[in-house]
Amino acid sequence: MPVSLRQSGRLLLAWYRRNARDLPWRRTRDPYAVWVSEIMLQQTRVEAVIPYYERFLARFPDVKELAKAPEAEVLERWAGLGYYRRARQLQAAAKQIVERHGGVFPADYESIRELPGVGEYTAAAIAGIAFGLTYAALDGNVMRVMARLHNDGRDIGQARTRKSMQAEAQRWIDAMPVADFADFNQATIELGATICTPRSPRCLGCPLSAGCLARREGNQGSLPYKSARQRVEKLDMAVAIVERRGRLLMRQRPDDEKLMPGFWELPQYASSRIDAHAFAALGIELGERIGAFKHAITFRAYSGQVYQGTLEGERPDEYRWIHGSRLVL
DNA sequence: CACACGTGGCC
DNA sequence: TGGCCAAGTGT
Repeated sequence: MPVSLRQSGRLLLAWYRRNARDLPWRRTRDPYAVWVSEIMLQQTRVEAVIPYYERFLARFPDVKELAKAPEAEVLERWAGLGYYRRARQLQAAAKQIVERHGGVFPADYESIRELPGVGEYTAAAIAGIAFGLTYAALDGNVMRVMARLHNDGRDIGQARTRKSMQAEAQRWIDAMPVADFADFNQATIELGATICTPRSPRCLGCPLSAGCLARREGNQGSLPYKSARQRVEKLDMAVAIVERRGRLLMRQRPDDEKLMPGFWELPQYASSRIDAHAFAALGIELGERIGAFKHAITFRAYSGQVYQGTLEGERPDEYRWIHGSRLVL
């Protein structure tokens, strides 16, 4: 027998109230703090976020402090978390809140959604947690829970699947009593994060297992379906450390570069083999190999070698000497 | 729509 | 150990 939306929602909420992890951002409904946590949690694990969240809130306790801080300091507190555009957009949004809303965090979905870095998911999450508004927050966890609950084999990479699941999630939250709105999104997410996990779901501890169609069919391990990702392309590259009086030879990538526009980089060359000629063209002679690194992004995996380099003659036009103290590692 | 964007954990 | 993934957004 299928379980009603309201009934499964009740079971889920009761489970959540007994089993929710005690996370720092759950101790507040301050929209600023909720917002910072949601941005940090995008594509990032809870355990990784916690120390960053604590340090960030200690240094920037409210919208105004964040808005007026030097960008370098914001990035410094973010260093190591990844997706650095999030940090820049967070501050841009703080400035937007100061300018358009007098420094008071906006309390309506549309204004929240207009903040840079805040998409559909994040706007719904903030609106629900901080303001008790009924917007279904659809993230990877919720899609997994729903796909399994309905034994839904559609590709969750497809926009139309997400749109349909968004509507289902909305019907679910709309079926709940007003008092439960603030917790409901989080309850589904928490279930996905701790019970209805991507691998080896713990169905025995799941409050929804009785009504879960995937479990009935034995499909819980193979849902949700995601179409195959593009094959990873492996690339070799080499970079040269060219040092002169404590400064490094670097160039800033043009703003119209497709990959990493505006980023500073060391003299480098990417190919299927190390090509000393590419460095020679810059007047750089390669010396001893002093290190190696790996870096993967989307479907490219770089394997890099680091060489000591010497510049013969003048620096190439595009390059500048950058003092080591200006590098944030 | 496909792709860029980081990092660490897991098997 | 390398491939895959994890609380998305912007272009």
